[in-house]
Amino acid sequence: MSDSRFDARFDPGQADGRWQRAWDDAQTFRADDSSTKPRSYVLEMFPYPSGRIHIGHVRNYTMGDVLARYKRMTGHEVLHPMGWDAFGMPAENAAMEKKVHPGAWTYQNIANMKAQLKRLGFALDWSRELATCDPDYYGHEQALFVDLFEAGLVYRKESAVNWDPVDQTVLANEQVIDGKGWRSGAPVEKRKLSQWFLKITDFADELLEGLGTLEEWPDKVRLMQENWIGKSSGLQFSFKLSDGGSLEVYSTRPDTIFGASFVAVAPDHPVAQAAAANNPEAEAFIEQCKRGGTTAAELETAEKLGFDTGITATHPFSGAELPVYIANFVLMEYGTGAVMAVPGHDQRDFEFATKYGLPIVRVVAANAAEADAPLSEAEAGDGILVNSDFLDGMSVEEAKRAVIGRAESEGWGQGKTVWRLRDWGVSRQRYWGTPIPFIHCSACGVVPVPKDQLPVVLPEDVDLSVPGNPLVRHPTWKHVDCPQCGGKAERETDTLDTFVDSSWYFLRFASQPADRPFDPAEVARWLPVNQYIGGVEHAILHLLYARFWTRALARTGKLEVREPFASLFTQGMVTHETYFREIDGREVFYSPAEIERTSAGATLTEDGQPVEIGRVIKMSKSKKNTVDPDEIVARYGADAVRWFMLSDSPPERDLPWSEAGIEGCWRFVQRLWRLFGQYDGGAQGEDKALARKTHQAIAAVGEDIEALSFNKAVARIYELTAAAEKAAPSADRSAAIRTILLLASPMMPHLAEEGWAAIGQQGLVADAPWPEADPALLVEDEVTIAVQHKGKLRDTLTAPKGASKEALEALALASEKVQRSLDGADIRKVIVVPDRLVNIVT
RNA sequence: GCGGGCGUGGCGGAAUGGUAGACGCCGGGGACUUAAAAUCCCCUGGGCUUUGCCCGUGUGGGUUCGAGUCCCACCGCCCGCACCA
Repeated sequence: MSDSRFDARFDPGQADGRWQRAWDDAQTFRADDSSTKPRSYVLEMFPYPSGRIHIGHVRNYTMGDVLARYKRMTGHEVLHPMGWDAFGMPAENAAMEKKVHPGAWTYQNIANMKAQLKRLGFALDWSRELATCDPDYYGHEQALFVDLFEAGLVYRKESAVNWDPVDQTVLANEQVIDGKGWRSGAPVEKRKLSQWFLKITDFADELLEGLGTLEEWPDKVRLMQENWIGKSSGLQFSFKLSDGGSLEVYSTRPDTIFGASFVAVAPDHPVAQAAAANNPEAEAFIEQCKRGGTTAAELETAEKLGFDTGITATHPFSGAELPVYIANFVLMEYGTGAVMAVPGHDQRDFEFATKYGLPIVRVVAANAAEADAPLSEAEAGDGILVNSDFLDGMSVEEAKRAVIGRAESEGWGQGKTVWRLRDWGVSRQRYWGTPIPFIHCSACGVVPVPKDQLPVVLPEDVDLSVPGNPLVRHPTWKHVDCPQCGGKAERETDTLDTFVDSSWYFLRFASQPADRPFDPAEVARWLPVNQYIGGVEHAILHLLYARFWTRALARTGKLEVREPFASLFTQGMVTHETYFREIDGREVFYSPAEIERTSAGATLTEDGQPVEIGRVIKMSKSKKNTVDPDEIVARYGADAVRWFMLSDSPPERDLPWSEAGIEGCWRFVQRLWRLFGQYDGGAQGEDKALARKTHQAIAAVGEDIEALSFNKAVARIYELTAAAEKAAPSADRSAAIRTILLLASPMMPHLAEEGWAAIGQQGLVADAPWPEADPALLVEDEVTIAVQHKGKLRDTLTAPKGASKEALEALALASEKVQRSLDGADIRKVIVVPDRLVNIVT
């Protein structure tokens, strides 16, 4: 049966745009706040408007889109919004390089990227679009920040920044390369500035406890957050110093106290500062530490260095005098900024002790006989205490309790819980961010901008060709009258970390009143987000800050929701082969567009000569292994690209882009189109086997989409397609074809709409209900049983489903192949797993 | 360095502790065609003495009737480390 409408190939060039307009015109994907249907909030992490969407965005948004469309088809009112994380450094860099205003650059990028997203046919509610750089958005953020200030969750303190002494500007960590400023090349210094902080540590316990309720988050992300929050219990105690002072240290291993051979303090610890005051060498050492990197990774990979202050600390039990060192690996931010160092059982201390010839004593061993076994590295494991006076023979846990008990009863220390989590520094000395809505008055101090004077809008007339924050240099902007006393005062010129912007955008999507950040009742109807999707790189910071911000608002009574994201999914990256040649000892990379790729190798189109095929890595501009979503959509249509994003690789893993892969997807689009052409609404007759496969596919694809296992759903659709193609015409075959169209529609919506209309169905397939699986057709009546002997497969048998163990055993023993394998051996045992296998043990 | 993850054919991957390699890509063979494209059919982990047998899920051990799956150790790669977003 052929149909003239299907004579031509499916042409995405004209079909894609037509259906995108049809959805727009019908407002198909607009979320109805007053709907009585069950709600589903599907959200992907919003993009930074860099100018072009990246293939990684396409993957991320395709996953969310399939889920959103599926949820609509299964009867949900779906909120699936999109917006722009629009503040940040790239806009300032562009302003410097291209002499464009950050705002103009950003809005142009948004326009470009929005058009790109539209061409992919995403089922988004664009009526809720927002950009964080819009005063309409950041003005509300300023109000929330003032609320948190009034709730006592905002404060100011001194904190170090990377200072470029040549450009006279603060640098982000990524702008510091090998300890030097990226533009000036000057050695970066640490400089202390008074900055704004949010009290995330007030919520450490809550954020940790809350992880337990996030059952639909990946375990790995929960574990990473747990480790980041880093709750530890230990002993804080005081050493008496030889100079008459005392020194508070914190240790999570008080059981190892008899193994302490020195004490180490951070370079910015008061004891170190005091040593520097009367010792030029100590001062020089501290200066050297300041020149090192600021990041934890740099500090911990750097060679362990120390400076002996000459001061000693008295061991609380043995009375031994331990040298006090200034050490570059001790962090002022954690605990008390000073540690008792136990080289035998801490690797950093071990390296340090080895370098400076300090004693390394074993105080934990597997058993008493091992007490004096030499240590070639620190042993952090469990065991019993040795060489430890009254602790000898105790377990690590018993010893911890014993030491804390003695310290508390003798009054020189106490058990203490310490968190690794530090308060969130939100000050940025930059222009393109949310102005912190405060005013500095010499009479009244730091005063919030009154709510009726918000938003504090960024000035437009700024000069970004000079390094440094233009808000500081601006002739008029910062000069204001104090809202309290009316006297002359100055605006705060720091702007907020962009992580603040992304800590509540999901609330604003759910509710957008003009006069307030959101309406709590409306938010409560949509939140928590049912499915949040984004990259693992956000596993800690963004997700923890968003959880904190939500809880902080809840504490101030602004919100009922405590955990914003009920279910989280972290998708993998899109990768691609790299192509390069070594020229003068340097690797020169070529983009895929410049390459002819065959199964044998790759050549450069320009000169026909071979190039080397490098590793498959994350797409990046510097390696030129990117592909442009627009180009591939223009070549293959949105549906083939979407299908490729979902096929093959499981969504949490990396997806290698390949030309052959997208070609295969294109062919499948056309194959489905031909199959739709075989649809005959009037076909008669049964095909029980195909009907069974159809209903099994309905059940499986639904489950796979719910589990976000798109690659498996895709495989199921391939299977059913192959079965339907082979089947003879029948009513069941037509039902199978119609079902395939529906099952594929969230993934290939344009093809599905075109096919839906062509087979004479009413309305949009986007509005059609998801097919229901008939439970009676899901079960097979025959199963294949594997028969093993000596742990190896010997035969497979067909048996009725639910056959008894005895029947299966008899069937297995009757097999000729099995008898040959047994070769008359005595049967010791037969294991039968019903409907699965028989294992004969001889 | 610390924390987290991943590792299965030529490639992407599938597999409630129970038939390893579903499904797709690449490749090979064939059909159709004047020819090509498109399409369709068959084959496709390795080896061997090929009615069948042996090997095989990063490496080395272990638990089990049975391990890709669980445990221990190691190797490699990837992500995060608080001012990139």
